[in-house]
Amino acid sequence: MQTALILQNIQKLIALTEEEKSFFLSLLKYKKIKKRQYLLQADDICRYEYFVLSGCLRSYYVDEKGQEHVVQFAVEDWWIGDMRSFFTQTPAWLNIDALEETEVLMLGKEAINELYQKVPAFERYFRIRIQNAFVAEQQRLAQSYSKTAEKRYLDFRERYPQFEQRLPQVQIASYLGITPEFLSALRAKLAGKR
Amino acid sequence: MQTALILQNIQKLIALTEEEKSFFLSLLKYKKIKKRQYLLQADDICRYEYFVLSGCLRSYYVDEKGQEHVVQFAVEDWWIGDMRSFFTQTPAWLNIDALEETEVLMLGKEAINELYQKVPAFERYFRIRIQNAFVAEQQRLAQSYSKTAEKRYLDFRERYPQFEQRLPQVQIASYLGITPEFLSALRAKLAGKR
DNA sequence: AAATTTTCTTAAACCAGATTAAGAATGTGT
DNA sequence: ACACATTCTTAATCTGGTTTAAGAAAATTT
Repeated sequence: MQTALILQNIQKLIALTEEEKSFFLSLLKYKKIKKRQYLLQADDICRYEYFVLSGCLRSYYVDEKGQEHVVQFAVEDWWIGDMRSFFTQTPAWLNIDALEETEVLMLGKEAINELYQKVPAFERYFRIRIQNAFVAEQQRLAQSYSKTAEKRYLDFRERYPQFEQRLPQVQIASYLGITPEFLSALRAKLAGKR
Repeated sequence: MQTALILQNIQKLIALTEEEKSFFLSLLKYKKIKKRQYLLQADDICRYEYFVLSGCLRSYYVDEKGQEHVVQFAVEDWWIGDMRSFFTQTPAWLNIDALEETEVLMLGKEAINELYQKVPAFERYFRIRIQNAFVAEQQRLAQSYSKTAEKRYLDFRERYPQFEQRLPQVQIASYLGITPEFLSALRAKLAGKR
């Protein structure tokens, strides 16, 4: 199990002793899944938060008309999960599946509670992490209200240049809240301009 | 200074001793502002998180075209602020002003750090609070992508029945991401239906 | 390398919601 | 009670993005 990545991620926000590190690592489980396999399906209970070691996951929900909407992508060094389901142990509204073969580390609900108790600094780590996620989400909502799809796509490309190549356009379109047809038309227009 | 409300709010999530309570209260400042006065203006640094004792605040940002977009309303028993600006002490993107005469309790950045140090349970309180805010924001974004304005308005009315009466329609429209004209038309249509 | 599935493109018809503009109703200060 | 600002309504026109449909290109499977 490769642990350097996750420890490094955590130590950007809090300091850990060797003991604390190995205690934390002892709480994690490892899993490898293939493309198109699921880590979570809607209406199940989300039992883990997932940290991606390699590969790429997405979370999405299905609306009343049966349409899929991508909520988040997670590549190496990112966490993903259904936070509400995980913390309240209620049925998930999100699905999480793999867009590539993916390796994850899993942190369960009891594990995280033990962690908070034995190493309170983790309370801080997760607070800061969620704080950042909240701010990002708030700004994404703001952009969806005040910017056109074209501007949002350009912003997306600038912010996540890796994703542009790595992800199918259908997924990007869904994340941006537009149809793949319209994204395709946008790309044609932008390519023509240059 | 009325303190029952905020203590009650906190004690729903964490337990406090009498000592901890009075230490916490000693960190707070009180302020009363009139309708249309500002607690924060964009590009200033957000120095406090605000807890509303009475009245009503809103946070909003101004987009490139000069249009205002309401991000949040805060009535009694709610917190409001510009989280990114507050935690990183960088210029705010939000404005916060009063829609009614409003009383707030203010918690500053140094105060909160002292609090985390002396009463670590507050780390937990704010983690849970932000966690809930994040989940709510995620779902608001999802709704903005998958539901029509009509559905969002109906959901809003159901979720915050108090707000319907209390807030001007322009503000509600802005919060929902639509124009006041369109909201007015929606209301006419819905009233006709019944 | 052929067959099948998945992904991407193009274009026409359509629609939810914006914009513009004008007037009506309500509130507020003097 | 009056004037003035703010809030709300109605209706015509316009637009960013959806829907539908069909085909082309690329990736996977056999």
